[in-house]
Parts: sequence; C-alpha cells; structure tokens
Amino acid sequence: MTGATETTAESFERGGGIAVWRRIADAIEAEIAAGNMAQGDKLPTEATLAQRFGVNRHTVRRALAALAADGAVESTRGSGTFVGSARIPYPIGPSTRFSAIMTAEGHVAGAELIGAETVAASRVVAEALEIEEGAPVLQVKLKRLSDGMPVSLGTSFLPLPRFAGFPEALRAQGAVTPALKACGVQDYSRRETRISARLATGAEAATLQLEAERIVLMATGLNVDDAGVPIQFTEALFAASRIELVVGSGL
Amino acid sequence: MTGATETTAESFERGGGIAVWRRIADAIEAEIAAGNMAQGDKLPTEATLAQRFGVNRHTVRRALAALAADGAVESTRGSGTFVGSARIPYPIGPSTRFSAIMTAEGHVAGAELIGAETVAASRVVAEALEIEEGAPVLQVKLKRLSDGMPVSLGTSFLPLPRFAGFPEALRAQGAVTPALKACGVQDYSRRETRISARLATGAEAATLQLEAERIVLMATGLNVDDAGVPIQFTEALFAASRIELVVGSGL
DNA sequence: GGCGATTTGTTCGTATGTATT
DNA sequence: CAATACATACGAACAAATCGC
Repeated sequence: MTGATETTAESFERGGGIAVWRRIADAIEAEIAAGNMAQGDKLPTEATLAQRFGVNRHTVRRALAALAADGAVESTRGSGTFVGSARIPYPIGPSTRFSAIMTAEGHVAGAELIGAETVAASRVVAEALEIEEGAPVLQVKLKRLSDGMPVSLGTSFLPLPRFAGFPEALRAQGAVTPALKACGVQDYSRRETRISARLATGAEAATLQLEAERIVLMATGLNVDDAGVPIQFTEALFAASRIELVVGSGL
Repeated sequence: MTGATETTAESFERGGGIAVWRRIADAIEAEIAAGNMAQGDKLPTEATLAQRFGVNRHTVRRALAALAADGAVESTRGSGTFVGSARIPYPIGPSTRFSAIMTAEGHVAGAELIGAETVAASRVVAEALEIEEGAPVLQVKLKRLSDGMPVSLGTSFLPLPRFAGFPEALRAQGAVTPALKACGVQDYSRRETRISARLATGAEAATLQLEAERIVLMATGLNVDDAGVPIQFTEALFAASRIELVVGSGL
C-alpha cells in the first residue's frame, strides 16, 4: 500500500471538539471514497491502525464499528477488516415481485417459511386490512434468499378465513405469488409503502446472517387484490449493506 | 463469587451465544414496546442499569447506543436517557415538494443555502444529467428546516450554464420550486429515487443537529423538466429517527 | 447566579473468548 | 497446533453538560 496519503497521528489528538474515533472513521471513509482502496481490499489490522493513528485499539474499533454498520467495511473474526461491496438495487413499486426481481438481476431467488400462526389483529394491522381489531389473522414469517444469501426478512398478516390455506400453498410452491393464486388471488398490487431505517435486533441479525449492530431498511406496506380488497399487510426488513431500494423508474 | 446477582427476570451471564449487550438492548426495547414507558420518559441512569443487569457500565452503554442509533431512546449528557418520539411521514413521489409537504402537515418550512459552487461533473452525475463527464455543474448544498428543526440535508447538481442564476434565485425566493421557475423551469418531476441507509458522518450529524452515530436515510434521485430534460441530480439525507419515507398512496 | 453533585461521553488499560489462517 | 485478528467485557479516570440547591 502507498504511504503517500497516510494521515499522521498529529491531527488526532484528544480533546479537540470532535471525538477522535469519529475523525478516524471519517478519515478511513475518505480514504475509501478517494478510490485508494477497492472493493474487498483488506484494511490494516486494528492494532496497526491504532498505532498509526496513535490511539488505543478501542478507539479504532469504535471507528470501524461505525463504518461496518452501513456496510462501508466488513469485519471477519480471525481474518480481518475489508472494504465492503456495492448494494443490489431492489425496485419498490405497485407490482413488486421478489422472485421476478431477482431472476431479472440474474440471481436465484428462494423463500423459506419460518413460521405461520393465527394471531389477533393489532390496531395497526386491523386498520390496514380493514377488519375488526382483534379479529383472527394469519401471521406468516418468511426469509427471502438470493443465491442462498438471506436478503430480506418478512412478516405478513393475511385475513382469515380467506387465506387459511396460504402456508401450505407457500410451502408447496416456494414463492408468494403462486401461493396467493392458489388462494384465489389472480393478481395483486402494492398500495402504499413506508420506509424507515433502524438497527437490527439480535434475532433479526441472526436470521439475516448479519453481524451485530447492522442497519436494516424496513418497508411496511399493504397489498390489495384486483378488486382493491386488502389481502396482505407486510413488513420487510432488508440489510442496508446489501440492498438499495429503488422507487419509480417507469414501473 | 457471583452468588447474589439477583436482578431481573433473566440472568445476563457472559459467554452464552448472544452478546450480553445485545440481550440487554433487546430487553430494554421490549420494555418500551410493552408500553411500560411512554414517549419522553426518563430511563434509569447507566450506573443503575449496570447494577441491575449485573454488568459493567460499558456494556449498558453499548446497548443504549444501539437503541439510540435509530431513535428508540435519546441520551443527553448531564441529563439522562429518554424514550424517543415518533417519526414524521415524508411522501416521496413524482412530484415531491418539500415546502408543500411540510405546509400540508402543519409545519413551517424553510430552506437554508449552505453553499453553491461550480465543480466538474463526476461519472455518476454526468450520466444522470446526460452531459459529458467533467463538464461544469453547479453544486448546491442546502438544509431544509421544519419549524426551525433541521429535517434534511441536500446536495444537488445542476447543469451549467442553464442554472447559473439558481443560487441567487434560491437566496431570494427561499424555496427550490420558485427558484427553478426563475431559471425557466415551469414544472418538473422526479424520475427515479434510490433509497439507502447508513450512518451520518461527523459533518452531516453536526448539520442535522444529530448526536454521533445516528442513522440517516439517503434518497438520491433525478428531477426532469416538463420536456423530460434532466435538470437536477439530488441527494437528500434524512434523520431516520425523525422521518419515515412514504411511497405511493395515490401520489 | 454560582457551585457542587449527577449523568452521560470519551479514552486508555487489561483480560479473555473465538474464529481464521 | 500455534499464531493472528477480531469480539466482548471489566475497571479506572477524566471531560463535559446539566440540574438542583
């Protein structure tokens, strides 16, 4: 590596307004953005960086953790820390079909049913599905895979008794659209999507095969059938380091 | 010697699969979700929580930091840690007008020009604006306010010489739409929006009046005039703790 | 308004666990 | 198996902001 643009310890002294770990994080990020490091390149070890910046290893770790949260870098225990990879575009629109999207991008799509159970509709779910609060709804959790790598973690609520046969159909078909068709839904579309971002909980991180403290994009929305009747209230989590949501673009 | 670490329901012993700080974070989040604590309520002090969970204060801080990143809690030095507040919906669509949105929601909108300078178009910008790479473009940075509180931080690129008078018009008008009109753009619309999430850099956090290490939603997009000619490549940052993006819904 | 106690923020030091090479 | 490298946790000290008296 070139030591030409190396930042010296001089500028990272303690007690200068902005925290040292943040200045280090920005410095490393700038280094990557400047194109000095390519995707997948290995960063110096934490110990090396600590020595280079003249700080404790904790301080470097704090900086690296901030960069790892959004995928700028990826750390692997025992191996090292590496420059992260680009995000896969994921179109969001009136007709969003996971399998179709991934196939079009050249990936192998898959869906794995994690669980299905009957629960009482919460206020939010009931309002969206236009049913009574407390009415029985089917809660389905599924993991979506692209080339075997978990991409999203979805929780859906479907009204009963209309979709009582959905879990079995999903298990049999392996994708949502044909399973809905088996329940008599010829076509469906997305009415509204709300997008927010937060950190993954422990269970979510484990399911998505994410390291700790990673950012997820949360897209909640309502699907309606061709008659405009709400059929599915969904909440999908995407690893922000792997996915970029795309809105519009002629869809 | 660890005999009498009575504490709460669960024991948070070391070395059991999932990290202690994560289990504590999930426990506190569950506590909030259960409705035991309302918006703005003060959490116990870090020292108290550390004692209660039988861990070091660092471990509690790690858990609280995870919750603070997405706004579940908010910490203030010298004061304490409090339960965070709800997010404001922000519609994204073909015709997104900040001032109109905020006024409709009952807020007072404002835009503050941070900087305007002529730069050479990068590959990404050039491609979007359909101009030559390296051609001069106007880079405008502005901060959008709602009721005086910073909501978003935007960077726009506009082709020259068409929009040479834009900064002056923006300064005079105080909003983007009339400023564009002054440059001869009768109407414009959004062609595509890409949404991702990451952590704010030091400078961004400062401008948005965010604490360190907070999550931001990044929406990049292209605006075209009524003739379909690209006029503005924009990148807007939103504090994920304050904003929720809304796509669709009859817009 | 001043001042000390409280509370969160940052950094260093140390030790140990665990996965990779 | 040993060395390397990241992950987690504890302890100590001090800085900086706030709050109550």
